[in-house]
Amino acid sequence: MTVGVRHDDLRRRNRALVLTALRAANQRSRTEIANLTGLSNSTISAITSSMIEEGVLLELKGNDNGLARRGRPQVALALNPKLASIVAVTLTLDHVSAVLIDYAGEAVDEEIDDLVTQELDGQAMIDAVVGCVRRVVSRQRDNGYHPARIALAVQGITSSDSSSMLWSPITPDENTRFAPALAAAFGVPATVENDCNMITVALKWREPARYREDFFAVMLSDGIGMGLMVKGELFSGTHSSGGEFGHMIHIPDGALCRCGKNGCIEAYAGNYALIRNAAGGSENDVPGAVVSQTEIQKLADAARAADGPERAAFLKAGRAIGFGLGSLFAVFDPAPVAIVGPGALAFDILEDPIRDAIERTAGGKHSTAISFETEPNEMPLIRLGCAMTALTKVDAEIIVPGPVTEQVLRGKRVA
Amino acid sequence: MTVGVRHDDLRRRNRALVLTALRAANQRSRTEIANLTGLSNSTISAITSSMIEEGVLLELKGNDNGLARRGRPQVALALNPKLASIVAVTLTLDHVSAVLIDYAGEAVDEEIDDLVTQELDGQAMIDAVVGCVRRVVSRQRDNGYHPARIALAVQGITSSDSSSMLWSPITPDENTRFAPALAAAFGVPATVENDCNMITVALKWREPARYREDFFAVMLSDGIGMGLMVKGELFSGTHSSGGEFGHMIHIPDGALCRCGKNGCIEAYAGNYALIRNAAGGSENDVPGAVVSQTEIQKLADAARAADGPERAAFLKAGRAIGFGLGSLFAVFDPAPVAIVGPGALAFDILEDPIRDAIERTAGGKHSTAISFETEPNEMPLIRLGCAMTALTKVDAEIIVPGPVTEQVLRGKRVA
DNA sequence: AAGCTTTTTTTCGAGCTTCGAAAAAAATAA
DNA sequence: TTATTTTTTTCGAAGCTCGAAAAAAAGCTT
Repeated sequence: MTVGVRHDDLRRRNRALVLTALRAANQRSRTEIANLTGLSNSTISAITSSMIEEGVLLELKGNDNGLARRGRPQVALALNPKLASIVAVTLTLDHVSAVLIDYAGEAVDEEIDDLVTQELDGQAMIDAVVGCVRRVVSRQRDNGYHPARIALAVQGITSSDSSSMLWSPITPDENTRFAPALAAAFGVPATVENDCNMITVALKWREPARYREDFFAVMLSDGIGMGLMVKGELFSGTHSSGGEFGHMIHIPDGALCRCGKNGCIEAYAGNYALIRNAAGGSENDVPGAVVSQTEIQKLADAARAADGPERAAFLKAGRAIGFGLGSLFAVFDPAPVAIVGPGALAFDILEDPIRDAIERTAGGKHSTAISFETEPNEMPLIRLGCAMTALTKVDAEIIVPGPVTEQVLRGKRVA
Repeated sequence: MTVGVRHDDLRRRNRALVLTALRAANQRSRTEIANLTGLSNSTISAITSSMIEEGVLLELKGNDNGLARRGRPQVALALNPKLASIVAVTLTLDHVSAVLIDYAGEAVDEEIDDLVTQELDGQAMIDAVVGCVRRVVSRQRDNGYHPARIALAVQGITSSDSSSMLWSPITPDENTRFAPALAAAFGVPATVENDCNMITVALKWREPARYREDFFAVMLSDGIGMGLMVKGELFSGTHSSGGEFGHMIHIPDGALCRCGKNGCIEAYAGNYALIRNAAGGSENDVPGAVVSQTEIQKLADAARAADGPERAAFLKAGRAIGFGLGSLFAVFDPAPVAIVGPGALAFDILEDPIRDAIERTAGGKHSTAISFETEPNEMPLIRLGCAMTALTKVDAEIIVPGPVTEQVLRGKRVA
């Protein structure tokens, strides 16, 4: 049963509101915050003054925003970038990158390493990630940055406790427990997140007008991923990262999928499926290795140029995605869809078959109203999502009233 | 942005906790409530004494529970059944029933009417429902019951604002706006709810141990319905009642469905599909009228007796349901499933093909751990769900501190 | 340049709420 | 009848938000 609301919870919640208001736009006056939160000016004054004293917020004085109005000018408040920092790590095929980000959300420094993910076992992969993080952290230690958290985004299925990468197409190893390793190496909490989920979180921060309460992000790449925002919250599975759209069944007992089952959407729309179908292979050919994006671009160009096997492959892919979305819409109701990742570059060939398929499903009522927006470059979104996920977790510790302890800022010591 | 927490919200929330604790089990002492909610004894004492004064709660004195223990005996508190009442209405094929239920959740009186739903237009159906409610309400008026709310459960798709039945298999009419009509006739708020959603709500109240945070209820009847409980909350669509599991696509461009599209799960597993397949008809034969349950029982008996077209029809149905659940599990992660409705009587024939199909999907990992429980009689569940939905809405108005007004008890006057 | 106007921010007292400790109440056990 | 045990109420302390009033900090006016 939900626990009772005590008296200090009240202050904590209202502190959280103030922080959220400033996360969404880092410069706001007390009056703006009062209007946004619905709290009184006196309350905001009390909360912000203690947060300034704690070093969480800064007053940005002499910040003439050009508009010279009558009356006492508003003083902009901002998150204190020096309060804390986090590291957002992204592990993709053959690359790992670690970005050090300050409390205000600005990137401070970045380290990018190359590696051959397909050939590394779990421990080697962990070592590579830890090394990458260590380099950027060491470089900035003398500048006063001591990360309070680490968030790692990976392509693949992650555990619901955010500790482990259960499976990923970029490596043969399974159940790689990145989070405990990172936590041990740096003495701060670490989480492993699914890349599509991070993209979904990022879209809401970046375009709150378009991506608000309910929307889906479909990632078209080697595999087909998805992130779902439902009623303003990231929808994640109860055991795993969930949202395995690519493994909904398109054709029962159909084409062989990378996951070992048959007929998954991915087995028609993933990169390997496009290659397989364009080459005229059997649907049961074992999926090939991860292919380069240029190869897919060549395929798309061929599909655009003439009505050959390449175009047929893209039609099959669009059809699989469309029927999948139609099924999804039956359960969730239609919502805006963001098409993210390299596959978005071929969306011109995919859109018609997708819309045609959706229209053949009951979930596709008002299908013309369903909007698609494409965003080929997924990396900045993954990073933003990772950063905001980690920063809001730092926020959650900071809203507890009282002086901000070293424990919070450098993360609770983790065994 | 979420609005700030004010001071009186605090009391309201804690009053809500007390009410919820009593709804789950109608007799609890102050000490039990304090332990359950995590609030202090003094707070519970303050809250309950004002609620007793307002007439919301009753002290059940002289309630020796047999156990004679040392110390001051606990005094059981209970919801005051006379405080308010609601009407739970259920509209199904050829029947409408209205149950008057007191504030403690006990049924007081019931009215059941026969009608021929297939031949009635929207207005006639509204009249029949209003008439049924009017009879039970009139009968109990002199006993002091003045319902504060009406909740109507219907088979079919309802609007997300709970005002209208958008589509139902029991009548050709569309978009029947029951809620405004009931509200106008009785001067109290009324809602229209989807039957599967009510079953899902009911399961959580009736078996909280088994059906807690995440589970699905699949209703096997003329059509295939579903209710989803996700993270402890009823999952409903953003536009409609959502959860249209029966209209997820099983076979793209496959068998003709009642909804006019092709290949829906329902077009293989609904009663009409069983009849169509057992009779050896074409998959594109126009779905027949709603069939009686005895006819389906005959089909099931034939399927059990010999390996003929009847058994093949059930295999196809199970296969469709299984692949559908597998797709659902890919997105939501596996969860317990309750099989509700008359189709549960044939679950012995369905279970094997369902499990076989799930195992062929990526969503079916750990498929042996997925539990199915059957419950052929859906009516009591629909009613319980309806009653609890309406009563918790009454609760929501009662938790506002202050004297309980006539407005709340007899419902806010609705235009 | 001094006073006036306008707008933002802080201060202050009132009114709630929850909590812990102590007291009161209501039973059984000795 | 008295002691013990358990539940419930009472009471004072502390914390929070709010509205009103005061203070602060600018531009506008004469």
